Amino acid sequence: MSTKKLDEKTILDAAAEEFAEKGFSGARVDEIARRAGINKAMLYYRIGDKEELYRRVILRGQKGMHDAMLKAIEATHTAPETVAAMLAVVAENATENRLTPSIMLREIAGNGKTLPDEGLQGMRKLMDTISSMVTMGVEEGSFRSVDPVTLQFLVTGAVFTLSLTAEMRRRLSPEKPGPVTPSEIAEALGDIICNGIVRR
Amino acid sequence: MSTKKLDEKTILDAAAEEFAEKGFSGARVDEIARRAGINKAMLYYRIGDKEELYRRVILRGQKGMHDAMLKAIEATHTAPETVAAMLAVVAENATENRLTPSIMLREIAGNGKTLPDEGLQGMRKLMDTISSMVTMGVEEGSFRSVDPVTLQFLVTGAVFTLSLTAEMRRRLSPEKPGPVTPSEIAEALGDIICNGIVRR
DNA sequence: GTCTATACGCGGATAGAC
DNA sequence: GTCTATCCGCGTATAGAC
Repeated sequence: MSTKKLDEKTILDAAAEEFAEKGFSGARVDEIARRAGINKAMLYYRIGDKEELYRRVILRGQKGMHDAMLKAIEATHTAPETVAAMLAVVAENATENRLTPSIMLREIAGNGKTLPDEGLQGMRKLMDTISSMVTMGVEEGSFRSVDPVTLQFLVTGAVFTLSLTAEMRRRLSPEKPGPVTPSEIAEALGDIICNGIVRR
Repeated sequence: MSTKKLDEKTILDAAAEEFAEKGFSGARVDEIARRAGINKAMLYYRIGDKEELYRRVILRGQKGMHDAMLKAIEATHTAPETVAAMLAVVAENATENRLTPSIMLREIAGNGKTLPDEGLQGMRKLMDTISSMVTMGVEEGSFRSVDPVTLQFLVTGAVFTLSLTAEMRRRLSPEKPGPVTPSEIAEALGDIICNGIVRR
């Protein structure tokens, strides 16, 4: 077994950090090389240009999140359980690897203009998985007949923004930062999404 | 009355579009000048450099959204009415002027690193207004005692992502795009946020 | 006040030595 | 395979004519 794999992971990790922090056009190839501890020429030799770097990083991140979601969902039986599991795994994933939510928010902000085709597919796959869960819940009778698309954006929009702002919120208002850890985020959201805010 | 105001508005409108589409580092000053129908030197003469352009655009956008929110809230009496009004006005505003939600999502993605101080203040003000509405609802007894921060991200995360993806969704799946117009978005979200998804 | 022409640095990409 | 040195275009910013 060669060391190639390990090096590639190091490079992609460095690139992921830089892209997550600065976005595609803001990210600097020099800086990615520096973070990875190699020189720029080597980076081009191993992976390719900036676009290819971005593409690889996105695909890896999306696959990671999707796989984690599928695995978590497999272990559940009822739709509410599935919702909880999905919230938990997405929050977990978004917290430990900022890249995928960061990319998705940026691409949403920019109308998907800079997203490579495969990245768009990946986004659809994530969203379809969420949609299908809603549909299942409606069919099994545990959910009201809500619009899957609305719910899917409610879930991703909230989880992503809460996860990504956790540090910022802790810094800006230490007294009442709101949910910070993945489990706090998942629990707080799960409650509101399932039961709503209106007292009954 | 001079024509200065009109020209400045034209420039800021052009800049807002460009920043919304490409983000700060992706935006091109040349392109902003082209869109505004003036040459670059004139743009620097009238407004200033790229950062100043960005700052002005952000402040104007945040003020517009905040003013609209306050105005809509004034006309309401109960907390649920206020939630509905706020969803409506934010969705309306986010649809006709992509910049503010776009900026906020990008800054969330990048941990607020490129946001000028006044822009951060503006974000807090928007969020505080939402928070106070929740607190009011809890105190008046119409809402369950939910966490204001969670709700505030649930609202903004969902409204922003739904508004910004409206066109994308219509393009990608014309059969079931989900809520597209501001009123569709506000209504769909209002229902889920108030009542939850669990059948009872 | 308005515009053309240009300076200048930054950053992506690669040639070529080893 | 690895690294240094360098190219070159692009984009911000401004000098200077009118």
